[in-house]
Amino acid sequence: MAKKKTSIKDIAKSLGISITTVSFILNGKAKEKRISEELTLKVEEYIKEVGYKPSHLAQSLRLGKSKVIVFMVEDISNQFFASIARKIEEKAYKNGYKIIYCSTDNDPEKAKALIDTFKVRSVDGFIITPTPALESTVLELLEEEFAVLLFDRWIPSIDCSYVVVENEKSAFEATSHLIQNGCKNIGFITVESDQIQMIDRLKGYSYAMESNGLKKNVFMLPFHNLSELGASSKIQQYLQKNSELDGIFFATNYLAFEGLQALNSLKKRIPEDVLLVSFDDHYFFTLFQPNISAIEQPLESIAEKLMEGMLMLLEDDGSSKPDFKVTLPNILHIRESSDYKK
Amino acid sequence: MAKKKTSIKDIAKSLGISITTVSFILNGKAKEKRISEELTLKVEEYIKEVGYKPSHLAQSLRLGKSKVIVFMVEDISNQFFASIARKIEEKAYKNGYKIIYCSTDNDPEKAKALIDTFKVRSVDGFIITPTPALESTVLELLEEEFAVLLFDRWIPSIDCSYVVVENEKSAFEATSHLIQNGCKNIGFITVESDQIQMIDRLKGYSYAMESNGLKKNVFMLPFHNLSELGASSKIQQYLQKNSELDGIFFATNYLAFEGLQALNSLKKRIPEDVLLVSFDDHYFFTLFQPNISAIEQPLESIAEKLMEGMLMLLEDDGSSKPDFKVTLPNILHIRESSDYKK
DNA sequence: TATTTTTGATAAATCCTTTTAGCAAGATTC
DNA sequence: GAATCTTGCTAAAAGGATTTATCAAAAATA
Repeated sequence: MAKKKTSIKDIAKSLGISITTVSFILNGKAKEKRISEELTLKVEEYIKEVGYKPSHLAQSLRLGKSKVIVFMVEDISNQFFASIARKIEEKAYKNGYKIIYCSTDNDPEKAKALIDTFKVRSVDGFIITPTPALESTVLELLEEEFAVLLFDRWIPSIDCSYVVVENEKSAFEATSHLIQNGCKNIGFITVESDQIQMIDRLKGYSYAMESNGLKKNVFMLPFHNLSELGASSKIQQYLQKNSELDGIFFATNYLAFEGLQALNSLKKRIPEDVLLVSFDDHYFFTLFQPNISAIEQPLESIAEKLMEGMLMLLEDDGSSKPDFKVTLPNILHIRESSDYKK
Repeated sequence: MAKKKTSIKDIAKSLGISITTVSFILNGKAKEKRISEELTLKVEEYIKEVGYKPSHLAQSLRLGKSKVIVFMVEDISNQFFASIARKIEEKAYKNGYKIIYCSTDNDPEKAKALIDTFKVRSVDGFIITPTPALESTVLELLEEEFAVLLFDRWIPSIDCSYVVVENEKSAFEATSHLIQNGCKNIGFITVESDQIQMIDRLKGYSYAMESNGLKKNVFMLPFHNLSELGASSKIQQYLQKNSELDGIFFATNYLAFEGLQALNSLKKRIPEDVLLVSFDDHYFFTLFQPNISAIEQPLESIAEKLMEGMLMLLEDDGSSKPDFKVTLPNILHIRESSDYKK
């Protein structure tokens, strides 16, 4: 019953003036459009009185801009993505944008279907962690002049804005850290994935090992359903077969968690028996005894750059060729006591 | 340049027929509206050919339904809320709904401002973890006939649908578990908050203690900025002052994490020196050595009920008085070896 | 043959804005 | 006094759909 919203038409009728006038006043164009100050004040007062707010839907339809950004990630419940979600939210709202989220599970079909749905919704922009085989879909978006910003990983084959971190460099540093602390046999535990950030982490590890004349030892777990698969026991088997390992570099924090379980079962001591370092820092690494060294991705900077880039792309008038490519440095947290050497 | 989308008008013009006819066919009303099968097929084929999809914006404007649900929680980066977000997402999308999220930080002003913004956006429904002092705002929403579903906590003073868990009962059970295992001095560590779920947890603890003739010992931390505040050291001080404690019940998992740090600093052994249990289960509790007992909220059921309720409210035609009030049981995971007694 | 029914479609209103083009009255200019 | 400018405001189109009311032609009935 209170459901009927007042529209601009109601305002106009009540005051006995035209819709146009009300609209001009609402949009701050009273001066420019030569509406008398007297009338302007009267209308503004009335609007405040009845608490009128223009329908965003109608505005979007008319203006062709919905002020909605899609945040499409692999899994919104993942701590990393959820944290970014939280941080971009504030910045988006501050600029009048809303965020719709969705998770792809890294499934290209799902991602494509989602993107299709959103095109129809006339969203303005997409922040995407691309799944494999998404080149053509992203290209389509760009051709249709949506604002598109990739993050976490990018697509080398297409010219699209992105915000990523220095995966290779940080992996190199982390591996070097292990080497400097006396590790000779360092295992790299990762997942089978052709995601570029995982490839880069492997590259960084490989380069550090090769530069120091050490033999690489890479263990790859299948990408999907890690926990159901018993990743922990798989890692345990790997560690048993490779008992000479004195250092382990985990490519992601969830792998490290599984690895910690395995190490615990094997009664391996950290750092005495084996030195660890993990990509993706996590609160738990400082809670765990002993603390675990890790590479922290700069969440705040990532979020900041994401919104900065997105706003730039959104405000682009088509005259310039928008380009926003950012690679951010990570922070390596060394958590062994500083004088620890093997 | 590819930006111009085809509209229903374009379709009609291209085929030399009226918009109405196209619309009827699009909405599966061809039969009902006596459009010849021949024409129907022709139109359907053409639509597929040009890949036309109706504008959701225009539909929303016309129909007064946007198919958008707002998911307003305290903090979307919190693992609990992020997990729920992930689970309701699937169910929502399956039913043609999209989800916009936002975080209130439990700040009433922020929550009110957000709700105001969303009203304008003509969203259809709200899933809300209410902040304090939100009664009147929620009431307004109900009066304006939005679908509103509270969760995690509810507002006793107003008649609004909700999905919550059995906080008091589970807290009672967890405390009883500690008592049964020989604890005599059980501390309850919680935050200063008048959120009903926190009050209920305290009630459950209190009731268990009183029923067993034990003396209560409650420690309340300020609600805001727990980590900056050095919650861990505050808890440590509390534990030192109350060295007789042989059991601790943490009201939330983040309190437990801080508590674990404190216990570690004090070199307290678990479960030998002190037995623990925490509300809100977490992956870490099984990773941590020893495993920590905890009360698991049934995420899957919560999400399921949330969407079930939301869809019910959304499809409500106003004839019946919609009412969806669900209280779900939790699962207490005992993780001490089963024969452990103090 | 005249009338009624059925068939197959459509015109136009509506949802709520924004914005272009224009109009009447008063003020200036020559 | 006639022509031009300003001022203050508005009509109407557009944006893309849905839906009610209507209509002409063909078919059925009387």
